[in-house]
Amino acid sequence: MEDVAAEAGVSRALVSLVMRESPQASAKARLAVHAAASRLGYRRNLAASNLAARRTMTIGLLLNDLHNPWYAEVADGVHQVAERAGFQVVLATGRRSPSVESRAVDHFLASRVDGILVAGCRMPLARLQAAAHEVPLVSAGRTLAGAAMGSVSADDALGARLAVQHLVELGHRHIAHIDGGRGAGSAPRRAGYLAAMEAVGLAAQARVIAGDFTEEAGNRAGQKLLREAVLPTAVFAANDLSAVGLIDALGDAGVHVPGQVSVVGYDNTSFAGLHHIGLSTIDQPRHRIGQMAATMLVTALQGDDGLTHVHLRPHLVTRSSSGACRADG
Amino acid sequence: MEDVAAEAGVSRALVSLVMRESPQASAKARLAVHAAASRLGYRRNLAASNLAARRTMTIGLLLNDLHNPWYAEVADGVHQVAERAGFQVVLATGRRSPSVESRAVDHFLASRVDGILVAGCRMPLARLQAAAHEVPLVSAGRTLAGAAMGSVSADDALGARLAVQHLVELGHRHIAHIDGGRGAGSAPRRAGYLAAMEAVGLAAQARVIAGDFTEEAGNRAGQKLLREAVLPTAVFAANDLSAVGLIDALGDAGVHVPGQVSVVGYDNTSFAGLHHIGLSTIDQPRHRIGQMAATMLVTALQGDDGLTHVHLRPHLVTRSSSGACRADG
DNA sequence: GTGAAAGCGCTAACAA
DNA sequence: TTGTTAGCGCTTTCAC
Repeated sequence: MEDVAAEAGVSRALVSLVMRESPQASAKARLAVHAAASRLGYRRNLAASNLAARRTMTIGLLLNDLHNPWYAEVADGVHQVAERAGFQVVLATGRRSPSVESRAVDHFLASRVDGILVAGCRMPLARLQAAAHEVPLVSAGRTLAGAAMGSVSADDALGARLAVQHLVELGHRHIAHIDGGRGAGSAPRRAGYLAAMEAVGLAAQARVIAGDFTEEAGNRAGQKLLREAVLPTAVFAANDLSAVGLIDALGDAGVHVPGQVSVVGYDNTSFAGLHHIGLSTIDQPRHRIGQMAATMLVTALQGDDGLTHVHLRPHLVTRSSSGACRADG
Repeated sequence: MEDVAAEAGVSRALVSLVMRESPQASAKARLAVHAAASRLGYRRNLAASNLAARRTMTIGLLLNDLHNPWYAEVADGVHQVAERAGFQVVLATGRRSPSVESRAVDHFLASRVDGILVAGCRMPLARLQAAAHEVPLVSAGRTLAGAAMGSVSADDALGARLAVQHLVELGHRHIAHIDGGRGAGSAPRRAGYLAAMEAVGLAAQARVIAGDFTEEAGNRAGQKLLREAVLPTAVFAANDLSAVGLIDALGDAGVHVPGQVSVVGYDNTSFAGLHHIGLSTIDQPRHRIGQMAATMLVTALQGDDGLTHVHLRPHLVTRSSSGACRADG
C-alpha cells in the first residue's frame, strides 16, 4: 500500500479510502490510485483489512448438498439479495453429513463472517443454536424452532393439500399417498395429505404407503398397489422420484397414466418437466426462499434484529400425469 | 488468546501452538488449552492467523454452475483430496456468467487463497492467465492451453468414439448425430463421431443434425428425421437432454426405441438412469476429474510445480435405449 | 485531502 | 516447553 501511495503520489490514507470505495475520495484520486495499483499488481489483502476493520462484509452460506438443484436455486436468491446489500457470499457444502456441516460452520465462525445462512442443514439444533449466539443465523428450507435464529421455508402441509385438492377436483376419491419415511418434509406432507382427505370427507379412503423418497420405493409401492383388489384412481407421492418409480411400475403392468391412474409428485424436480415424463407436481418457491432468508439476515446485520420464522406458499404445476377420474372410480 | 493463556495457566505461545495443532504441544497442555478456550468461548481468528502466517491453507474452488450436478461430483473429488492434504476448500459460483466468475476469482486472490481450482469456467483465458501468475491454478473439466496452469478433463472425442463403436457392434450402419451447437464439448464430440464413422468405413452414412444441448433441440431433430425418406437405425446425441427430446419425438410418432431406432446420449445425467428412461450414454469420470485436479494443485502447492494437461477416459453405460439393428437397416 | 500513531489478533524466531 | 520480541497489511482516529 505504501508503494501504491508513492507510485500514485498520494498518501497511504487516500489509497485506503479508494480501495474501500469510500465516497470521500475524489474521482481523480480514485483514478490515479487504481492506475498505480494495477501498474504494481497490488491488491488489497482482505485478511489484513478484515482484521483491522473488525467486520468482513461477508455472509457464509452452507448448502447441504450440491447434488440437489434445490439448493442451487436457493443460493441464486441469496446471492441476488446479498450482493445488492454489499455483502460477499462465501459458500460451503455439508455433503449430507452433519459433521462436515459442523466443520463448515466452524470455519465460517473462525473467518468471522458477519452472518450465516444454512440451507437444508441437518446438524444438531443445539450446535446451530450455539453458532447463532456468535453471529446472526438464518435457516432456509428447514424450519428451526431455535431461539436467536430465523428461518424461511415452504409450507409442506399446504403443498400436500394443493395436491389432494387438485385430484379431488378431477373427480378422484380413492387417492393414495406414498410417503417419504423419515426424510425432510415427509411428515408435514403426510399430515397435510391426511388432513386434506379428511377435510373433503375422504378420511375413509385415505391410504398411506411407506416409502423413502427413492425411485425404487415408488416402484415397490406401485407393485404393492397392483396386487390389491382395487387400484386407487390417483396417487400423491411425497416426491417426484417416487412418483416416477410408481409411474414406471404402472406402465410395466399396462396401466395407463393418467387414463387409469393419476399421479402427482412433489418438488418440481428438473426431470418432472421433461416432456417424456410430464409429471404434475408441487413447486416450492426456492428462489423466494433464498431471497427472503437473505433479506432477513441482512436486515438483522443492519441492526433491526427481526429474526422470525416464515412459511412460503408452494403451488401446483399441472402436467400430463394427472387427469379426470376413470369411470369406475 | 491472552485470556485463554491466563485461564489455562500457560503461555500465549503455547496456546498458539495448540490452536495450530502443532505436535510440539504436550497432550496435557492441549487439553488444558482446549478446555480454557471452550470455557471462554474463544476461537482463533483466521484473518489474523492468515495475516501473520502469510498462508491460508485454503484453496478456492470456483464452480461454474450450481444447477448442474456435474460440478457437484467434481467438487466431491476435490474436497476429498484437499482435505486429506490439510487444505480448506472455499467455494464460489460463477452462475454461468464470466463477469461473476471474474469477481469470484478476485475475491479468492484478495483472500490470499493458496491455490485456485476452476471447474468448467467460462471467463476469458487472458483473465485466468493473469490469475495463474499470482497463484497456482488448475482447470477441471475444460482443457486450458494457457501457460502456468494445469487442467484435467475428459476426452470427449474418445467418448463419441465409444458411442459409435457400441452402435456399430450392435449392427448399426446408419448412425446420425445430433450435435450441441456451440456448447462446451460439442466440437470434440462431433469430431469424434465423424472420425469414428470414418474409421469403420461409414463416412458416407455420417449425418450431423444441428442441435444446442436442449430437450427441445432433440425433439426438433427427431421430427426432422421422421420427415425424411429413410430413418437412421441409430442416433448418437451430444448430450442426454437432447437424447430424451429425440426419444420423445420418436415415441409420439409410434417409433419404438430401441426396436426401430437405438439412441445413445452423453453425460450420464441423473435422469438417464431412471428406469422410465433407461438411456444408454457416455459417463465422464467426474469424481476422478475433481480428484486429479486437486491432486495436481496440491502437488504444485507443495513445491513440485508439475502443472500439466491431462485427459481422462470416459466410458459407456449401456441401458435400454440401444439394441440390435432393425432388420431393414 | 494528509500524516502520524495506535492497534486488530495472531505467528514466528529465538533465547531462556 | 516458555516468554519475548517483532512484525503481518490494513483501518481508524485525530489534528492539521
